[in-house]
Amino acid sequence: MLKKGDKTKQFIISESKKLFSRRGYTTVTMKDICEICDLSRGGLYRYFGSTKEIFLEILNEDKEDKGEILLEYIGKGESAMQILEWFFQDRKDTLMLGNYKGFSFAVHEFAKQEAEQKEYLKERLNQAKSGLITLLEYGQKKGEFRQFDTESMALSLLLFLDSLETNAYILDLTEQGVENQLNFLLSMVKR
Amino acid sequence: MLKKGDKTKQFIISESKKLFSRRGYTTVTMKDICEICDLSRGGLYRYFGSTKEIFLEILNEDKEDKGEILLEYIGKGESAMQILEWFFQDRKDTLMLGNYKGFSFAVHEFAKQEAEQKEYLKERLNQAKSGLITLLEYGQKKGEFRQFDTESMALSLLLFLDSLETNAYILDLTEQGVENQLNFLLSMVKR
Amino acid sequence: MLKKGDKTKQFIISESKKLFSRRGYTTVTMKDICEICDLSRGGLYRYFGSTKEIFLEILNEDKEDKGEILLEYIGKGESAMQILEWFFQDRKDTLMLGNYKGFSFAVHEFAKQEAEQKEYLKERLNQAKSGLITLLEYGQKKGEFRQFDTESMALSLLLFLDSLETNAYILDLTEQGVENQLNFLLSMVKR
Amino acid sequence: MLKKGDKTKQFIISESKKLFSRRGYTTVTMKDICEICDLSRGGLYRYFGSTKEIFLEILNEDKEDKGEILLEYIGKGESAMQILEWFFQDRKDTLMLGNYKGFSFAVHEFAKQEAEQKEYLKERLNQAKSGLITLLEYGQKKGEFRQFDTESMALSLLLFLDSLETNAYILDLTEQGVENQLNFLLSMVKR
DNA sequence: AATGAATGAGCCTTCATTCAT
DNA sequence: TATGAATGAAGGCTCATTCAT
Repeated sequence: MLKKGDKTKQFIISESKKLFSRRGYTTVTMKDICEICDLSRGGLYRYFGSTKEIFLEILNEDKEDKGEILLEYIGKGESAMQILEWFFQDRKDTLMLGNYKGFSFAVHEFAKQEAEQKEYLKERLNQAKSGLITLLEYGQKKGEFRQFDTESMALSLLLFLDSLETNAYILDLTEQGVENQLNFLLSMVKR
Repeated sequence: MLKKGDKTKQFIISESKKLFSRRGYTTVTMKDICEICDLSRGGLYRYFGSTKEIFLEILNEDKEDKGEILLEYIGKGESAMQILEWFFQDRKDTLMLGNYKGFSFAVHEFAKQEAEQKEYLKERLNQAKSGLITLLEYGQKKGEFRQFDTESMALSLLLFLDSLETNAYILDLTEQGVENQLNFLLSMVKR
Repeated sequence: MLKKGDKTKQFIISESKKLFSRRGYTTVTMKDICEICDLSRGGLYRYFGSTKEIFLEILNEDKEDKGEILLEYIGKGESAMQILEWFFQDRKDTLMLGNYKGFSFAVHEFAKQEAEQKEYLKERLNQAKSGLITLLEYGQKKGEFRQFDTESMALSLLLFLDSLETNAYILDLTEQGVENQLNFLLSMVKR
Repeated sequence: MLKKGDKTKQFIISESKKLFSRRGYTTVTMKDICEICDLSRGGLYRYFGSTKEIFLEILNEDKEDKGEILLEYIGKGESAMQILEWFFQDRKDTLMLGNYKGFSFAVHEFAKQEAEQKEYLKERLNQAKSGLITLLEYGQKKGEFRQFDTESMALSLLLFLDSLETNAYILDLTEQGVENQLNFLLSMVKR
């Protein structure tokens, strides 16, 4: 069972994530977080000493590996196209809709401010990349995907998804607009 | 001839652009700009009242239309592939190398903070998109490019380029790495 | 019981009122108030965001209606002359002596700077005027006062008192000097 | 003939007086004066080193003795009532109407800030007072005025006039309203 | 005479952070 | 655990003032 303190901590984390998503990393202050959590200064500082600490905690909780699920699907011999679609859909759902839309952008800001964290983020991206490469190779072997350099394609797709998340804000992309772009990407991959 | 004041103003603009490129938009303060320009508070405020004002001025000076040059090349009947390569190269040179590497990211931050500026940036992106569409159609007509939906491809390419700029920081992309990605993209387009 | 914070707030108000009385409204800075209250910047700003806010608070606390007391005395059938003397004495005591001497002048400065507050001050003066008119009519009915236009006389008396407060500073009026002037005024009213 | 410089100086003085009248003494800055005079910083500083200097200059030019004119009228044996009316009228015209309405208030502010100037202003008031006393005695001797203590009455009248000037702002006094008050005062004096 | 560029002092304001309760 | 009072550092902004031209 969660103790009182743990519950408060979880609450801080989830409210903060929403706020970072809405406002980005750099402009959020401890005071802002006090306010959205309806906590006093001292109350918040009992749990976290800075926005950076909170942000790191959010990243940590976020780590759960999408890669493994990919492998699982592949193991089951499912259609590569199906899996890729699912992969896209998942990112779309998690990051472009609802409360956490924009969080990905906050991560970029964070990486820019906190040089020490770059490696960590690079690692995350590399994990995503190798998962995706595995999938692309699988698709090529099954004859579902065209022939292309899987490493380059994997990076391209990831960068593109990232950009979509970042630019969704500026472009006022509708869900349909996003869908169109994703389908276009799929068509690039499909044989 | 530029008067003394105009020279100072230009100097502020160019130094600030470097700083924004290095640090992003939100964390740069007027004090920072005073320091890199070696100007007193009052000296700086004589020209600009806020970092926002400076940033807007930078965006303004940046407006020169790459689109027109594209059209010019097309008019001359040059190879579509050549032009596309030039277009990529140009963005790479301007934004990923040297002092202004990272400026594109600052623009995203800016757009997030200043809702009123979103439209302006959207417009910029749309201009770039329509230029690119023209080029892609031209290439398809000449048989140099594969058949694809030009609008989707144009947006994809732009988003991808944008992401490359943004992520170059995290990925420690070498010039070679960037080159590879660009070539991969070209290969997607080329028949 | 007053909480800690409330006590501080009251302290700020009373120290500020003294300062405004001594220095006028416009030249007092938040920094000055920090100093006389022996508070840090942040400590002061916790309670008030500007000298204007503090001044308004002072005016608010000041509102207590002298008019009602006047009516009460009249109800008791006391001598009109006595009441008028008391009225004069009270203004003299409150505003010309001690720590708050000069506050009335600050109020004029305030009204000049803050156009929106003019109505409020006008209202205050009008309340004082109607109270005084009631008293003057009462005195005339009782045959204690000479016949004159009560409205004009009321305004004249108030303006005169106001001026006394304002000019006390320049004139170095002694208490005796003030007394003389007040007695002279009373003699204008008395039959 | 006025030289160029003298003309500029006169211009600064008259524009500043208008500004002080509108805004009071303390909040007017050298910058404000530059602006209304359409002069550069250096241009203004050639003539005056501070707002205080300018204000003093204005007071100096203002000194011309109304007292002497009073005596002159008395010498001619004119009606005391007539002269008193003229005296009131003159103050009303100079100070309550047009561009210099409010200047009297600025003088009070000035006196409060600049302790050394208090004596000067006291002297001015005393001059006005003794002129008025002479007039009141003259009126009493001629049987036009009632018997009262001339010194007290003189001070009362001056304070009252002063207050009228200061409060005109708050009270939104119409010219008619002012007239009424002045007539009331005259009725206090007249036999 | 006059301009306007530049400096630096001084006040404003907001937070991160601490701490007694 | 949590509150909220208080501090002080940091950055914003405005002017008085100087000075080369």
